[in-house]
Amino acid sequence: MIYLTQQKRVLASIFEKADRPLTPVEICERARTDLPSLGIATVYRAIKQFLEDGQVRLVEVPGAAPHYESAARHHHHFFVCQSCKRLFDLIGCVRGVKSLAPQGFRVKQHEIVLYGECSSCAVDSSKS
Amino acid sequence: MIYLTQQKRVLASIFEKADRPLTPVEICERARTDLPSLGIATVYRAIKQFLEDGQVRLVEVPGAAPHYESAARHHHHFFVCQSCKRLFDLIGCVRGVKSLAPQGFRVKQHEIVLYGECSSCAVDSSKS
DNA sequence: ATGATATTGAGAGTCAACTATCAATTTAAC
DNA sequence: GTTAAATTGATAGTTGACTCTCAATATCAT
Repeated sequence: MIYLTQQKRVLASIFEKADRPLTPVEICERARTDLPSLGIATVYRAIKQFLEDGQVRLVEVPGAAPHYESAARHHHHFFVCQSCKRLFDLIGCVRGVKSLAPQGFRVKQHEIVLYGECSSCAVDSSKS
Repeated sequence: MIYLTQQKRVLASIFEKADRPLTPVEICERARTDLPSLGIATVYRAIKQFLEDGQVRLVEVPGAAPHYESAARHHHHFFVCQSCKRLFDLIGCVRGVKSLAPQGFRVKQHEIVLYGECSSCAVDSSKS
């Protein structure tokens, strides 16, 4: 039997409200607004359950820690800000990616990641 | 003063000869053909120096351990075999990737990764 | 409300990738 | 060849991301 607890309710709402993929630590920080004593282990446990349910997905990009996002968000790729390390969504996708694979290779998924500075970090660095 | 040692010479030649990005452990194994007592710490130390020199670059792809390759190899992307975990080069690139970034974002690099089965694993899995 | 059981928070433990330490060895300027 | 300084190999330690343990607490069927 799986209990629906206060912490899972709060954590689920963090995922629903998030506008970008978050790390477990970011999720924990946000949830502590409502549940100040929330432990990181509980965040990981909830993420594990949400992943199994299929309501959350793992976002792994090179050069960044693992992030998680609501599975309700549609297929997209990411922008990694090399300055603040946050992830942002890219809108759209490019065609012809799968045709890059050599003969005989079976392509099942693909990932596109852009690296650089997000708009707010780009403004900050042009100031200094 | 930086000494040019036997181990650095051997490690540099591994990178030159490699036909794909390698993990530190793979590099160490290959180098032990010439230097059986080579320690993994020395491999990491050499990689660090080579990275600083700019003669080697880090290849980070989600779902695979960090790999390293000669910087002399030209810009390319990767195929990760989900079965044998090896990395393979993709030939060519797709255009229009940078235009996926939102307004105000500064794109400095990009990465494209395909996931699936390499030709030899695809053959093996169709047999069984 | 009660009680069986799932969950929680805190902290210890794990794991992989790497880094520091240090005595022994190698390098290279002389 | 000597010798000061860099490097090496072995191994212990660190780091980040996560998992386990366990006593205290919350949940929910009754």
